[in-house]
Amino acid sequence: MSSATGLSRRERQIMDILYQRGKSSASEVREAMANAPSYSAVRAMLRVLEQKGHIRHQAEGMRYVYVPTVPRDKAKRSAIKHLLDTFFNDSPEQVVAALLDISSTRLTRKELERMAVMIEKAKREGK
Amino acid sequence: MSSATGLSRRERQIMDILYQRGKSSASEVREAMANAPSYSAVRAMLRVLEQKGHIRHQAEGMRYVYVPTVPRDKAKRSAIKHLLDTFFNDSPEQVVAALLDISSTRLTRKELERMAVMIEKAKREGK
DNA sequence: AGCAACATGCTAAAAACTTAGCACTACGGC
DNA sequence: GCCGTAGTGCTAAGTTTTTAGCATGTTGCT
Repeated sequence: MSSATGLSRRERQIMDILYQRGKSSASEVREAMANAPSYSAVRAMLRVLEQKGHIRHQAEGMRYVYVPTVPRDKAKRSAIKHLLDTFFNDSPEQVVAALLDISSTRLTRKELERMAVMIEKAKREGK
Repeated sequence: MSSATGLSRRERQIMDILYQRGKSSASEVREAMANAPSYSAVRAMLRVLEQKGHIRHQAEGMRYVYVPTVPRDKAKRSAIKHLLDTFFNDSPEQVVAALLDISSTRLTRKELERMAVMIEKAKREGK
């Protein structure tokens, strides 16, 4: 069976924010949301997410901060896999192409250099 | 304002399938779905998606085939951007790293070669 | 002590999503 | 011509999501 996140619209929105920021309090989450609903609403959703097992909270000072239960690194992989499957015919190569295309202006020579090095390394190892 | 897909769970599932397959009839969509609901349910969702403007249909023989209104290529970009933002601190470099890591076993020498070439090209052009 | 600011827990209603079912039309084989 | 299969349109109900509101607790000031 696949990942099939099974999250609702808002839930996913919140999960994305948590993954992006690492951890956040309810109000931080709310601030980061586009079209943010009420503070209560956000908290309610955090509660549900926690109950479903997607996040957990820890007390930090007086307030709670929430963090995803499945670690960023693992989620990252799933996300990439899903992207590969949905838009790129499972071709990593095409992803790189899109990546270069999209961010060509922002990429510095150094960054490109580092990518090249990674690929070289993969070549040697995969030999 | 961002992309903010605004789709529900099922709706996104369907959109993903449509992007992956290019175009599909209602029953094809249904077959491709994990935990597929009834055929009626799928059609209803397609109707809603169409009404919201995310897809449109065209008659093909006797039946309808559905296709996303925003072209795969554009959706692709949004998806990558979102991925970059959510999991990779907007660092294309890190995406490449993850990509190599994830699919190292499946990547042939040739594919790696082609990636290297693309990066070389970007270097020359971005000079 | 009393107040303001900010946090949580909970409940209940509104909105949205998801689903099944029925009525109907078109095609193909018997 | 009649029936089974494969489509479509629509509606209504069931479930989940999403939301706001209120009660309550804690910290820090004055």
